Amino acid sequence: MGLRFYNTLTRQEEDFLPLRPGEVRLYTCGPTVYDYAHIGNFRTYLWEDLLRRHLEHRGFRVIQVMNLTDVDDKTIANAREAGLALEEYTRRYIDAFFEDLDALGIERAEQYPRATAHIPEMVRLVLRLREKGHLYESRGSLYFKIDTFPAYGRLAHVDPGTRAGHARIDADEYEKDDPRDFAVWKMRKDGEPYWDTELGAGRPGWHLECSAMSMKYLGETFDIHTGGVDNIFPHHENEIAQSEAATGTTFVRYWMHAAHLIVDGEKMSKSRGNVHTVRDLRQRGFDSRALRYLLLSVHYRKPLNFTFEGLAQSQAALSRLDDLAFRLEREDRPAGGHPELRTAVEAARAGMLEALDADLNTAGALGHLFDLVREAHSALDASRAGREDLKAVRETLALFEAIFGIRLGQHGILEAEIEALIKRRVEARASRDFAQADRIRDDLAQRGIVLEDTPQGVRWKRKGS
RNA sequence: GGCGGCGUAGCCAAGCGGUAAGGCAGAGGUCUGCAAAACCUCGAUGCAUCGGUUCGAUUCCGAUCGCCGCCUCCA
Repeated sequence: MGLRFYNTLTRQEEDFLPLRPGEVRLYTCGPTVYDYAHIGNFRTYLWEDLLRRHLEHRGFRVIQVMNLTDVDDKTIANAREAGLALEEYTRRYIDAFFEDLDALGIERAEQYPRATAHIPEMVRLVLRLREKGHLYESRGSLYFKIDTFPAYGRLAHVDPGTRAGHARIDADEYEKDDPRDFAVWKMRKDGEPYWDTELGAGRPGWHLECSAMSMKYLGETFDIHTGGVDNIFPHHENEIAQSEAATGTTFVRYWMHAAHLIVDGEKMSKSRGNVHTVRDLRQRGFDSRALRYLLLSVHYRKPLNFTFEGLAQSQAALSRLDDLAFRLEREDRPAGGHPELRTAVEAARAGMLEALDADLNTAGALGHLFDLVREAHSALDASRAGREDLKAVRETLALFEAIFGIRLGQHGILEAEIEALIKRRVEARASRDFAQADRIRDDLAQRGIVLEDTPQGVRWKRKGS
């Protein structure tokens, strides 16, 4: 069975078949660069990275685009408050964003278009819409008229016949014919950045950038568009309206959305003081691999409750994988293979991939992986493993590393001083001077180096946070 | 008010019609100079509650309770 994804549009899991065989065109809604992205944002980006990696592993060429929203109400307001030009201000957070992506081991997308660099494309899209009669002007701004697009509401399942709930009427909305109509072009305001265009002086509406940039890089119809659930309405609904009204064809074939992350059971918010950023957690000494593991280990469509206990549990789980990887690096066995271990490897491998094929069931995949961890240790302990088996187990761990984007095992170099201490301890043990050996072990433990004496010799690892 | 999601052992979390994966923590044991790691054994007659459908439901349907979210340019 092939890939299956849950499509928000149909509210069903569907077989995934890309438009062009062997190629997936993917648009992932990116950050608004007015502040550091928090771990909730990264839950979504990490899941998208997993999606990308799994598609790649399944042999697809992935063309991913992630936008950077560098002009909107918040970026403008914050830049002004900081006394910086918009571009100068957003540059800082764009740089920080990429640092965080690297820290979390997120693969780079093919394109990271910035909104401010695509004003002409957006203007062209607006002109098309105006030509087709989907827009009206009010006080210099241009609005999309919902009534002209009958399919409006299909994604979010809002009834086009009724008003969308009790949306509060703010000052802006007095200018609209219908409160659900949305701005595609906002007239210039004093003190705000603007562009002189055929549409007049002003700036683009938020939804516009994603339509214009996704279609520019991926075509008028592309395969997958992702984001957080909060984007379903109105952002993605409006994108569909704008794009399809302009092109007359299907905009996106599969819509996928990640559920939110909460912290200690509560919504993350500045006022609650429970907003965590990647840099904060790293500064506090947490392994970013453990964070990645935690955020990936819960199915993306389920709410994830972030706690420090959960982070510690992820760190512990990861240690277990590290330990096996470490053991496999060190051990060798006679050539050959044993059917039981080979069967376990195959079961784990197939189980992992099947789970991931089924709408990216990461928790299910991890279950299969840990089954193998136990089988592999057992086989090694009982000498029921040959060189070929070890290779097969290593390959399965490598599969995990590639798709989950987490490197396993002990990597790093010890300082000469620590290396010397380990050597002295080995000698002390050889001469049965256990008091000295324990002293050295305790000393190293203080420095975060844990020693284990194994039949294959001493092994060390850095203590996890 | 409208729309949506979630509720499985102490904690995290799969499964979603055929009799409850996996991880963490904990207990006992094997191994070890002692540890650590690893391995073995132990945990829900039970999947929020109450009804219904079914030969059979954690899985489907209905109601109720609790939590989270969107409807405000929040991933």
